[in-house]
Amino acid sequence: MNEITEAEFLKSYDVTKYERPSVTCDMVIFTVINEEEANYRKLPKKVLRVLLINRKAHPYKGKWALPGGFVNMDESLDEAAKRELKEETNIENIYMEQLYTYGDVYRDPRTRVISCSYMSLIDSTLFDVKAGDDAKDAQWFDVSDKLFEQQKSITNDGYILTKLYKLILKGNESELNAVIKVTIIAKGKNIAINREVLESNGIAFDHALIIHYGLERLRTKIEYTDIAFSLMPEKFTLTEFQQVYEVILDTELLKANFRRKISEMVIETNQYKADAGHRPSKLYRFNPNWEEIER
Amino acid sequence: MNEITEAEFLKSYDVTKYERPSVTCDMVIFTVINEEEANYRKLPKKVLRVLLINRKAHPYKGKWALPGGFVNMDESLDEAAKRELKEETNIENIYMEQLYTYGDVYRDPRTRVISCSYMSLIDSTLFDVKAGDDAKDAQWFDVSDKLFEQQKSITNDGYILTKLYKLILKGNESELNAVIKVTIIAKGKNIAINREVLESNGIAFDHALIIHYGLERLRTKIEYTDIAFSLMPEKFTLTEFQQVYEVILDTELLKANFRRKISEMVIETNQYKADAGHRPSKLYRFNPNWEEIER
DNA sequence: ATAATAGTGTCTTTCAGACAGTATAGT
DNA sequence: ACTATACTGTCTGAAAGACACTATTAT
Repeated sequence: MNEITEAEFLKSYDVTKYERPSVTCDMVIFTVINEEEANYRKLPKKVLRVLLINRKAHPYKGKWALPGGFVNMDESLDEAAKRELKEETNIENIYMEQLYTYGDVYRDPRTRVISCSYMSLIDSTLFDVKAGDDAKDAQWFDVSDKLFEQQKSITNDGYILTKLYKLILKGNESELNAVIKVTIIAKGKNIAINREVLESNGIAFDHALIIHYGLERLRTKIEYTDIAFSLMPEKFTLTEFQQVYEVILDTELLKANFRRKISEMVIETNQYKADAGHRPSKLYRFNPNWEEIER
Repeated sequence: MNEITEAEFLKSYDVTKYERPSVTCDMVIFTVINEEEANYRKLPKKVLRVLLINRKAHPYKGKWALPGGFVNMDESLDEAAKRELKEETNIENIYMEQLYTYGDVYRDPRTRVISCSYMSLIDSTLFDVKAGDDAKDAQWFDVSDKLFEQQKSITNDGYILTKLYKLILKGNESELNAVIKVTIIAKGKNIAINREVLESNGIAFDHALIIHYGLERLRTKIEYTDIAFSLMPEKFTLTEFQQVYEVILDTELLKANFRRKISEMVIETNQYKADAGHRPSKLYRFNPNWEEIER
């Protein structure tokens, strides 16, 4: 047998032999921002927002999509995600993590497109969130995503659990929404999760699914990691920090318990936030010495 | 915020203009199997195994790689993963989940290859695990992956946490190993995780990294989900079930506490496992009515 | 004074960890 | 009788949840 060396093999390798899909990176960029508050004494409420781009061309012309684009041949997936983030927000060196890769055959009507999604968290004070507000193609949308129906049926060899979520995205002039169905099918040994968009109003592609998944990831990770700091400015009050948790988890937390839980993650400064019409609160900063639990 | 011009948009929509990467699916297939035990009275020990394929062609000829292959244009990523699993093990309808997508530019010497990895769990009694044992190209390897060095240094605006893991894969005649470096860099607001293979003996591509990540995912998910059942036969004793947890988590668990923890997940049968040289133990089966915690 | 938030103390409940004890087959 | 595993009861301490209480500013 005439063996060839690895070097020879690589030299003769024909890359054009197989048809290949396109690969894109889509970014779920979250921020938390203060809402306007009329009463000078009351603290402003916080809202979770996601950045969307209005599509200027077909397909889904006029619909809103996640920022993203094709992965170049000379950049890694992470680099492509970083580049997209920089292009859309002009921000670098920010928290970013890969979420999930979407690979359904017909998820893009143009051609076969596989999309690797990333989540990014940014502190809204870092740049003017209102910049892309009107008549522009980039806009921040208030995010709310709620479970509104849940059903579990026991089959003879397992169960079927169905969850319906309503995703609502509120922009300046438009309100987008989608219904997402999550099905968990346990059949004998086979446990499978399926996520699909049942209804999508104003949201391009399967991006409602990606936003939903990003929020799910954010909600679970905020409980046991320090990623929430990526949404905070350098110095912040503990109430502000708690509000960020509350808006993401969509619950009210008890102050004393919250403070006990995150006490090791923060360091007290000697500065205060005053002029608020009530007792000033101490400013804190991130404690880099905080130990994550070995998992 | 930097706006994207319409020209840029249109440019990116012309997909045929761009060179495209290849996309593969790589499967981390785990099983747990009994080791031989000489003493008729003692229970056999359990070991965690992963399926690897000996490469018959360049690149990495003769090295061991995860089963996998190119994604066809007419199949989704999930379908490709299912097909690969069926081709390698002849098993269908088994637990499978997407892990992570690897997209470094030079991770494959042939051409640009982006790999979407999946983890699959199978019950070893479902088929003859020893089938691919010798002189064949598919083989099961005992898995062990241990943290052997950990270092945390505080910088002026964050910290750097370095963890070194040793992955050891024991096959019939060969022992493969790799050193994996996980670096967590917190710099101001930017928290980034980097995983890289420092050393790889006998393992092709970056597959040591994928196995390591799969094991990490398995370890965290076994704690709060019911995926462990995918590794069990229809009926099993609670000690067998505990052994599966112990071999995956690489710790010893206290019997009374383990039973308390998983008590709601199982249903007692009226059968016993006897002839073991000691008191027979009751057989249990999976409780499909077990509620996962809403997260 | 009042409205509104800042911040602390402590009781209770829940859950994980540790350990001791009893039970029962097979040779 | 002995070995090895099967199975249960309960003490302890840590963490999560609930709630009451005091403190302090701007108007």
